[in-house]
Amino acid sequence: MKREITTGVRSATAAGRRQAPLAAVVPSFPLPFTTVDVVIFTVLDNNLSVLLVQRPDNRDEPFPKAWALPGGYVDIGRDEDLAACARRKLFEKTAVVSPYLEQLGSWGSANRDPRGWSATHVYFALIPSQGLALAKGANAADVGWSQVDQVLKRHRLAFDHEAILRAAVERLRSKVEYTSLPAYLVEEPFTLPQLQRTYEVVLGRSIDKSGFRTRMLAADFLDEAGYVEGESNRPAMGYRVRDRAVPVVFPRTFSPRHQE
Amino acid sequence: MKREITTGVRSATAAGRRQAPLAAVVPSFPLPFTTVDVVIFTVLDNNLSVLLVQRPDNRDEPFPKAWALPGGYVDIGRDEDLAACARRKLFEKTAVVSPYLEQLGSWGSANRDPRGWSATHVYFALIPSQGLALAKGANAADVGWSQVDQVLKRHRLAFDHEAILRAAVERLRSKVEYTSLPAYLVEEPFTLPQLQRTYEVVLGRSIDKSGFRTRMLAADFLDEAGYVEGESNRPAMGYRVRDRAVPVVFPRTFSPRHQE
DNA sequence: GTAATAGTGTCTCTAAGACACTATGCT
DNA sequence: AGCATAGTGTCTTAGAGACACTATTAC
Repeated sequence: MKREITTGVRSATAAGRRQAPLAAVVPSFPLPFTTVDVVIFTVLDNNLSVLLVQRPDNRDEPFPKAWALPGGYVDIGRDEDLAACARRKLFEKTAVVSPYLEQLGSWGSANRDPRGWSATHVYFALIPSQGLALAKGANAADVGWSQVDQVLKRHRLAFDHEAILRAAVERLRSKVEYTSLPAYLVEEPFTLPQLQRTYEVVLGRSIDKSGFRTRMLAADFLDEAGYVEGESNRPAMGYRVRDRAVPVVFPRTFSPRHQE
Repeated sequence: MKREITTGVRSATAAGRRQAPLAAVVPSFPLPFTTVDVVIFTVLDNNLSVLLVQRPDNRDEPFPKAWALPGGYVDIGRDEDLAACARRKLFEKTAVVSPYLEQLGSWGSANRDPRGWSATHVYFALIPSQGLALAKGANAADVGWSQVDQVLKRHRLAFDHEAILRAAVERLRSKVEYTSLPAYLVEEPFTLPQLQRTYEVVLGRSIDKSGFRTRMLAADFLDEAGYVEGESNRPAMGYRVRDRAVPVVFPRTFSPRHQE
């Protein structure tokens, strides 16, 4: 988490395409801090879980020992853009390379960080839990998965990270109602019952089996990948998503009867 | 657009609630620039339109004379948070106080601004066109409404504002399929035919009258406000939205048959 | 009366919800 | 055989789409 001091001048490469390039500008007014935070979700033991890191036990740092979302300052020397910065922070914690990554929004205000006016750009990532080994970086003890429900009930997260986590969960749940996002939370090949359990874990309620299967198969985004044994007595068909780049959008939400 | 030089120290007020307040920090590494841009939509003469400002004709400024979205640097002395900054910029251009304002996302990279690494937080606003007088500030000639379709076809906007505008239009169109957002684009009281025309203008296609009326009235978010005459031969019932704070979400999109 | 727009009624279709049913493999 | 889980079929319902119909005003 410690940020190295970079001494380079602002780079203005490849800019100003239709005019003479302008020199990088040294600002004459104070700038906000710019950070990127990542809300990394997975499903662990049938619980929606989020990756948290513990802040250093150092009185000079804000929120010492408190748990926080992984993130940190944008490094204008290393990060080409915001998404690259988010991918870097994700990889540093999980060694996962190409997950589902979506921009959630930004939070910026005078007092969210005691060190001064700061704005954070927040991304959320979905990764399957199997085969996941947290990066054994400097401080593995400071990183861990927590159940989202527990975190929102008990812990007090650093900064405004509780509000950010709530927004991320809300966005995830609402999109899960009409997209195939949970397919990014299970290892391939997965069976339809496994996928359905993932939906149910994220949504926190059960879904009718018949309707679920009809919807998934009618959307025509899954390829059969042979029977998978061992999950239960009867083997089930395994599936892979045809195009992992784009999640599928269904024409309706689940359970429109209960929602306004 | 000229930014005054502010000399104040970073404020750390009301921060560090559960610990001794930390002093504001002077950064030891270069920071990106932080800006806020606003995509302001209205419907003008049955065309979805966006407010653009012309950049100064000054060789020292990037993209001189090019059209751009209204926006600028966050002023950490004046702007309490990002949304307040967006509201300020909206008011400076349109004198509109409390429109529909939603965060669209953020764009940040090393080369989107030739002056250096910058990140912009983008909001989009919906305002009714009637009774709208552009703020007669310093430079009224530099501000104006443009049809979105024309802008995306002909103009070359400054910075990455064309990509931002495309994202804003995409977000608006997709939300209009299943929300009451167009109600923010017409002056109250409005008739259902007026509202339907607004939907059709934003979506760029016609909608069946019967289904439209059924959906709007079944959602139970409109209050009758007496008959409105003069719009056509036959007077039509005028409506006001019951709660302007929250748009209505419909259970399905329009025309699910044609979309994937 | 006609023209123009406001507003309604009817029929069909899609896809979800509920739930009973069959199928397959383990012990 | 009995159990657990995989997978199917059938009936109902909500709400959209298409489109024909009636209603009210100006001229």
